Amino acid sequence: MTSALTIGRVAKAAGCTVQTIRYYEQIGLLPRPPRSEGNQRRYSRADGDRLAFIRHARDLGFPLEAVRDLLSLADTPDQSCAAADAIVRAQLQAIDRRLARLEALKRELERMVEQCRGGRIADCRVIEVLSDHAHCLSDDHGTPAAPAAPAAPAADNDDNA
Amino acid sequence: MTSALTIGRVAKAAGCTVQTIRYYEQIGLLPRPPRSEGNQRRYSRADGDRLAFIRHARDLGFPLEAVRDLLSLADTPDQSCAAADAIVRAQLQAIDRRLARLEALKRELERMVEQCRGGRIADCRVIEVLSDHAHCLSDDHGTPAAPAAPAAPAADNDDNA
DNA sequence: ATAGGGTCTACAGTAGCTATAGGTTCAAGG
DNA sequence: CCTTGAACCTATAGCTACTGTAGACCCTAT
Repeated sequence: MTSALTIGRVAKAAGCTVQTIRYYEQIGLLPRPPRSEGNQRRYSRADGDRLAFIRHARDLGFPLEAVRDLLSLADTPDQSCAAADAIVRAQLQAIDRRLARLEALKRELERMVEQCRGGRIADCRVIEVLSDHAHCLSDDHGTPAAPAAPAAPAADNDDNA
Repeated sequence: MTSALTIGRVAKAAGCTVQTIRYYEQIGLLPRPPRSEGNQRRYSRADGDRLAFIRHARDLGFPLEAVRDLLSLADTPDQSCAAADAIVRAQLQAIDRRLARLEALKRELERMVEQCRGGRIADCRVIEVLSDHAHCLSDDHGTPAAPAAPAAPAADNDDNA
């Protein structure tokens, strides 16, 4: 008697689109549900819960691969939860790194707007600072490889978009 | 007598890869440079400066479209710099939004790891919290559309990866 | 002349969806 | 029973900003 939900209903309940659900099915995060006679997906309550779990983890910033791991942990309730704990700690560290970087960017940008007091582009500090990294307070935002500097691996700075 | 630089040299100077430079050329951020007899790109000092400008703006988190605008402003030095100022302020606001969201996520995740005191998955708060959004402190991280809630456009929450 | 490293084009892939085209199904109303 | 319109289906392309690959070619030094 598990009530059969349409994809639109579970999507609305989870706060995502139907395309997203089909996408999750495609990459194996959600199981392929049974279909109606006319080939439409019919979801159980448990499927909806699984989707809610995924969306919640995504909303907390977990990448899909981490969500996948968390799901498989949630599926084996007798195991130690150390692995789950580790995933959350890793996510926390990732967020800390991004926070630190964003804060550095913010300081730099604030300095830029403070220094700009209108006028022509030619006198504009904004453009000038962008033109020459030496104007910057810090190198916390990716430094253009200094001349004669040892090769740096240019680690994890993907805070854009 | 503008010395002609290879793509590898300007890449190293700007702290990016040669592919990135070719990509910028392809999308029109960098002009097509002259070629050697053997069809290899040869860059001027000015090209290198333009690339450095782009990289610096990117390092400060500006999206490529904003970089494009900033470049065209830098190319017209007699105009007012109000437009440049506006771009920077917009970027600052975007960063503030992302900071606020990341901080909310961080609080939530910290609470999760604090509550987890080992043991089995079945008792694990981490999994439990993920399973049920009601455990959360706040709704600052995207709330799964509450049942019978008015349609929310689900604005700008792209802080992942 | 040859060896090696750098460079060329073109294309596929990354994350995590979103959007579109062109068709089918479902449930309600007449 | 038939029609209408919303919801659904598959398949594919697009988004950001690159990165990685294959297979060929160039450039410089010895």
